[in-house]
Amino acid sequence: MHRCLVCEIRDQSVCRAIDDEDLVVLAKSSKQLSLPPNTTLIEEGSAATAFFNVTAGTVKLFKSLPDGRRQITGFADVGHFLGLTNAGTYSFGAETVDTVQVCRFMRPQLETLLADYPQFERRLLAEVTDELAEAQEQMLLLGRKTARERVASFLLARMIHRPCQTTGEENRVSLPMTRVDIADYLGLTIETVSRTISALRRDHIITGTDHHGIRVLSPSRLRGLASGQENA
Amino acid sequence: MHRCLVCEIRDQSVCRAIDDEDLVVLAKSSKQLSLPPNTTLIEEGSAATAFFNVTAGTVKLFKSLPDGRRQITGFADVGHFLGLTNAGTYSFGAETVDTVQVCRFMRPQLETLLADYPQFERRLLAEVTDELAEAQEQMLLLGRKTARERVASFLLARMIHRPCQTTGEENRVSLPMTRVDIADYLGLTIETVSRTISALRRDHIITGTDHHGIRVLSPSRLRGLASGQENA
DNA sequence: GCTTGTCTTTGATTTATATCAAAAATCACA
DNA sequence: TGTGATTTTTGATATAAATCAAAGACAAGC
Repeated sequence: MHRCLVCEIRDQSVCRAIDDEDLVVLAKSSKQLSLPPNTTLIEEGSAATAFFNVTAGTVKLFKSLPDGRRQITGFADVGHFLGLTNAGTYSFGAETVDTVQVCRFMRPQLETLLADYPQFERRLLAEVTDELAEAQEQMLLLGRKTARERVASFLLARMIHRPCQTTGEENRVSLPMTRVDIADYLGLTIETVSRTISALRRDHIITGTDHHGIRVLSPSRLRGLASGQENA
Repeated sequence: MHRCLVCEIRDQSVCRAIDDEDLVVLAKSSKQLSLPPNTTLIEEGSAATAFFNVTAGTVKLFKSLPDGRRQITGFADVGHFLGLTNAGTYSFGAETVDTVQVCRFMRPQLETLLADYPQFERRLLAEVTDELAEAQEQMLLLGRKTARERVASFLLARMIHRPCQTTGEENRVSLPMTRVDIADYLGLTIETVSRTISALRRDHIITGTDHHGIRVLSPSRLRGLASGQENA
């Protein structure tokens, strides 16, 4: 009995491309790791030797400038595959946000899998295509949206992508990352993020005082804001 | 004698995945089109039925907000493949910048090609991976760079990617797009782009008065600026 | 070769967000 | 449970880039 066979998130990841009878190959190709918060998974510019499949928690992906300015390009959560690159080195860094579980594939094993299972490659293409569409959406946000629109877009995206109904509360949005991370993701400063969240609370669009979670009171107004419709 | 066999840019595009003897299949799967400047290739949100391979000229890809704000997410030139999406509709628009030649694939033909030629899919994965890396670099630009750094990055990227040494002039950069397009690509206004280019000229980092081309005098200073090293 | 419209540049002013500063809340750990 | 460190919030001020405005340069068509 190997772990891929009992993996609960298999159908949320590229691993669903592999049939049950071949799962043992997958299990042997990868190694499961559990990582504490703020662990470096990928060092920007280092040799691209490993690939990761996130099975629990959230990973932040980012690029930096020499003087320390940083742009988080995405948050990778359950099911996300990380590390693909055409160059021999990673063009981005990756760090855990909270406690994270990943399956790590080393390059030779991954290449064997890709060669042996065309459906695996097909799934990877679909995943990268999806990530590209998300990146384009984020470019629109970074280049053309106001601070209020950016924060609204962020909260909305998390509400839609991450239905954390486990608490029973309706429209609850969990924010495991710090304000610094949110600011670096939205191209703002922490002060602006904080002020904007406070303003949305004041306007009764969201509620909740917990720093790492809010509740959306008016999804429709949030949606309006996120798409730049108004200032309401 | 079909056109793919004599195609001069085949090895710059995904088509290099297809062997010479199978090229006739490729030629039959696609249709060559010649398009004047400012032609809409892809309407944002329309059904994704066609895919394009650019064989000459430059295409701009963009996303818009309801009130008309626009973000150009990339310029696709020779060899670029356009139109992939997981949803049934395009999440972005595409318009020609100058006179453009494309080979158009309709969805069923493309799917047949993908199924029959795994190397074709492999090439596509590499191309999308590359585009994602570029998108991440652009997110860093949009979220964290100053106007001066953005313009420097843009000019530098075009100098490196598009060596237009045909004119004989060293380090010549061609800018077929308008200031509006450059501004919408860099997340700035046309006035800021214009002022910044003038400032770089004043600082003897670039030269040339032609609106659609400049010459880089100091690639090293431009590189420094683009990576945020200084203000020189 | 002139005229008309478009694109680009330059200038003056405004503004959204950054920066600087400090208080309040939360967290970690003894 | 208390204490110091960290994170978040709020406030005052500064600033880079946007906006508003107009002049110059260029391109296309007659």
